[in-house]
This record gives sequence, C-alpha cells and structure tokens, in this order.
Amino acid sequence: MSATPQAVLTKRLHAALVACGLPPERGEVTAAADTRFGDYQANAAMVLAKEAKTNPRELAARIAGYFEAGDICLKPEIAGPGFLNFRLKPPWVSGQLRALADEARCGVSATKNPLRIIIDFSSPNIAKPMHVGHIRSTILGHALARIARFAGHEVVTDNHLGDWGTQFGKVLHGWKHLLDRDALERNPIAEMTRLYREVNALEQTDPAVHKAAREELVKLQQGDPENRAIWEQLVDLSWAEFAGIYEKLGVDFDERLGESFYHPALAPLVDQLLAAGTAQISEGAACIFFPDIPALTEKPCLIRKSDGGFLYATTDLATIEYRIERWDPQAIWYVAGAPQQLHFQQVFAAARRMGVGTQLEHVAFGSILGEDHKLMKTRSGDNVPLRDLMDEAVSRARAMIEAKNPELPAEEKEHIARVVGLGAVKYAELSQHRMSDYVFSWSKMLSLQGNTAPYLQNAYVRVRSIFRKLGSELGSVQEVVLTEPAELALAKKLLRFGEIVPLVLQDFRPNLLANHLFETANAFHTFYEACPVLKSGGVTEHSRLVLCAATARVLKQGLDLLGVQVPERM
RNA sequence: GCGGCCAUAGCUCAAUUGGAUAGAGCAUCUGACUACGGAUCAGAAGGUUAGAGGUUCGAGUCCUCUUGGCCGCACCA
Repeated sequence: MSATPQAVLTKRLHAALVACGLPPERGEVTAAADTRFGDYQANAAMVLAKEAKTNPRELAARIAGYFEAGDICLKPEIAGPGFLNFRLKPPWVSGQLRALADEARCGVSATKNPLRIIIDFSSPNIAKPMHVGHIRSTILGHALARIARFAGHEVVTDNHLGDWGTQFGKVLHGWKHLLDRDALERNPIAEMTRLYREVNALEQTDPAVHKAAREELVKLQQGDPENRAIWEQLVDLSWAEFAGIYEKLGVDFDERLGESFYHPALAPLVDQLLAAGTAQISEGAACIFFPDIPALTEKPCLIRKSDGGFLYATTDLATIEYRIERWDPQAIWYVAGAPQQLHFQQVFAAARRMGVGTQLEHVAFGSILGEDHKLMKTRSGDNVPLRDLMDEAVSRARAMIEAKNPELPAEEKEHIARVVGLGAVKYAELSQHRMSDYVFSWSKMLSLQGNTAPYLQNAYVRVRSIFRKLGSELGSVQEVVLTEPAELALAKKLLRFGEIVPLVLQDFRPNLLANHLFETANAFHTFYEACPVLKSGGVTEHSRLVLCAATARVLKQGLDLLGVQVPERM
C-alpha cells in the first residue's frame, strides 16, 4: 500500500517536531491553498509558537532544519508569518504514480479504526409514491455507505420503511369501500394514494368516516386477519414499485426492517421506561423530560400518546435497542432532512438516558427547490414522483446522445442514456454541500461543461478513447518519468485521491470527493491539450499512458463511490 | 415568542474545519479547430463574504448583536 504524499510528509514532519522537542500531534500537513506556494503546507510552527510564545518564523526555521526532505521534496520554504511549504520532486511524484498504477485501491488506505456502522436511509412510506423528498436521502445514504465500506468500515444499510402508521386506517377504509380493482392493476401506488386522499377528504366532513378509519387501524394493530392481509398486499405492491426504482438507481439494502417490525416492542419498551423512572406520565402521555439539556427543557420526547398510541420517537428508540442488540454497532447514521433535527435531538437524548453509548449521528440535508426557488412541486402542487423524474433524466440524456452520436448501436445508446441521465441526477445532489437547499435544474446537471456527471464521464470516455486507438490496454508498468507541468499537476491530483476519500467521512461530505474528481478531470483535460500521448514515443509515451490509465481508474473508482457509473463511449 | 439551519461574483455553488492575494462553473468578452473525441483548452472581466462590533499573529469560518430568508416547536411520520 503506497502512502499519500500527505501521509509521507506528515510522518516526516512529526519526526522533525520530535527532534525539536515539540509535541508531534499538532504537525498537520495539508494541501497548499495555492499551488504558487508549493504542493503541501504545514501551519505547525504558528500554532506551536503561539503556545510557546516564541517567534513563529524562527520556530519554522528550526523545524525545517530537522526536516528530512530526502528525495521526496525540496527543503521546506518558510513563508509569511511561519508557513512551511513543501514542493514535491518530480522523480518522486513519478515513482508514486507508478506505484499507484499497480494499486487496486487507487491509493486509499483502509482505516486504522474500522467501525461497525448502521446507515439508515431512504425510508419511503408504504402506500405512497416515492418522490423527490426521498431522493436526497437515498442518494446521499447510498454514497456514504459505499465510501464507508471502501474506507474499511463494516456497514449495514437499513431501509426503515414507513409501513405502520395512521395512514393505514384511511387506506384500509378506502380499500374496503372505494377500491377500483382495474386502477389498482394498472398503477397500484396511484390507486392507494387516491384511496388515502379520498378518505382523508371524507373525514373532514363526515365524523363517521373518521371513526371508521380509526377502527380499521385499531383492528390492524390488534392483528385482525382481514386487515392484516390487506396490509400485506399494500406492503408488497409498494415494495415492488420501490424495488424497481432502487434497481434502476443501483441502490440496495442489507435490511428493510420497517416500522411494523418494531411494533411488538413498543408497549414493553414504554412500560419499562416508566417503571425505571426514565419516562413520566404528563397530561396523560408518556414522556421523557430533559431538565438538564437547555435546548430540550421545554421539549420532552413523547413516547406514548394519551390515547395509548405510540409515536415516531417510540419506534426509533425501539429500533436503536434492536440494532444494538443485533449488531452492537459503534455508530448509527440517520440520513434524513434538516427539518427533523429536533426529533433526532430528542431521540438521541432519550437514547442516552436509556444508557445507549453508541455514536448517533443525524446526517441532515437541505431541501430540493424548483427553478422558482420554492420547494420542488409539480404544476398541480404535488410532490414530484421519483419515477417520473428518473424517466425524464433518462429521456433527456437519450436525446443528447442521439444528437451527438447517432451512429451508436441502439442498445448501447439506451445503456448510456441510463448511466448518464441517472448519474447526472445523483451527481448533482452529491456535488453540492448537503446542508444547502439545492436548486434542481435539468440543463445544469446534464451540461457537458462544469461540475457535472456528464463532464466527468466524458473525461473518462476520452481516456478510454486513447486506449481504443492504441489498440491495447496499458500492460505492465515500466519506468515513469514526468517532467511537463501538466503531467505533474495531473499526477499530484491523482495521488491526492487517497487523501480526499477519508475526509468525506469526517463530516459526511461527498461534495469534497465530487470537487476533487472535477479537479482531476480538469487537470486531465489540460494535460490532454498540452501533451500528446500516442506517438510521443519511448519513456514519455509510456509515462503518459500510465497517467491516462491512472486517471481512468481514479475517475471510475471515485464516481463508483458516489454511485455513478461510467460508459466506455457516449 | 423560543430554537435550528442559512446569507459568498449577475446566476448556481466551493473554500481540506482558524491560514497566505476568497476559488470554480454558467452567462459575458478575447484567442486556439487539416483535433489522441473542440462534448475541449488558454486568457480577460466580475467580491467591503448581508451589516456592525469582538476574540488573535491571522476570521467567509469562532463569539455577541442587527437585518433578511427557510424550517421546526406535546400527543403525524
């Protein structure tokens, strides 16, 4: 396993700090903010000088004196108030690139601290269509799962389906009185949604309907065989629809334990919490209070309604107990929208009150906005069904390919349309900071210019085109000599891949990886213009082919971590 | 009212968690096409980081306040 430049420099900086009698843990090396200053930089002298109340530039000079640059980089330069700047030597970069070419993990070392992590994401509701509201959780959760796994963590993905709730009383009532079998046959989700809406509307004016729907729900929860059988059909029909969407998106789950799975555990859990004094009855409801947490003093976590029903939080707590019992994870990540922050704060606080030590993280994200900058809706004001959105992505990509490359075989065009269209949707989400509200724009995400999936896919395609022209793959790797600025800039970008991937998990930010891939593609295009590959001859040609092969592998691997595929042609 | 999240180029967004002269892409302007895919590249222009204080060698980033926006806030999930 070859170490990244950052890791190599950090190790040497630590040695230099120890030699100076300084604590090594502050000796962080980061990529230089500006390549004019070098390739990497360290702020250690300024940080340590502050603590020791000495002159930072003098301290930097002492550290630099002990730094063993060897054949890796030039002697560190001291700049500004006390920055240490490192410039990598071209022969060393060449050697590292050669090593990267033989390295299956593209320079990403496995974490030294592997965790067992449960990732809870997607979680659509049964008997309702999956819509844009679910897409961010699905795509972000899936990408984080892939990245965490690649980084060496043990990951369990769980789709916590909304398959148990008050909506079923309404749907059951509708099923028994208003069901249109033909419509159900044609489009099950649409028919289920219609039933829900009609009953909901009737309830507003007719208290008898409200009462009837409630009774259906109670019967279901008490295990009435007829209602149970209908409910199972609802689940199966919905899941068939979801599974089709997940299959197209290339998303899968290790588990799909919905809310219903935990239903039997809810009553005992609440009783136990009441008996232990963790929860109290207040205004008829069972609650957990947090007098010691300022933000939650007035916001107790309700776990049983005064009518005896259970809540979202109850299920979540039972789910935590189950997951700990079954997997004993070190962390559980919930990929859910920012509006649910209070809920997770309450649930996490309640879990801690129950003695849960597992790290619990709400991976929050912003909303998807339409081009009018309001929450994305259809013209009639409904949520946009995910299936329609995906179909449109594919058909727009298909039109693009048809215009650019009409001579490709029909089957390949269809494949490319899927890879490009769905890749564009995913990448558009992931290339954005997760907390920002994100404006959905077909023309931007499908553009071949800028930070988009098609641009990156195209960069990959161009590399592959070189090997097609060459008539063979790279073959065995020989000596690599890089001298041109464009070659070295690209090589350094490629070597940084191993530094970026772990960074993504530090704060759940796939956009850092997306940005880095974009920079890599840019560096490749610059290289491509400046440095002819084929027919350059000898060591130069071989070195450039090694660069090309490494570029293709890093782009493919990086996009794969984001859940985006690459075509060979487009 | 209380709380959370935000506010960066005309537009859409970054900024490796406190580092150097705040970066990209669209759009605009100027160049490069007998090209390994121009689906590209090179360059120009564009900023008081909403505003005001504070912390320190150093702030888009941390603290306080103000303005403006989105979202939550006891029996939906």
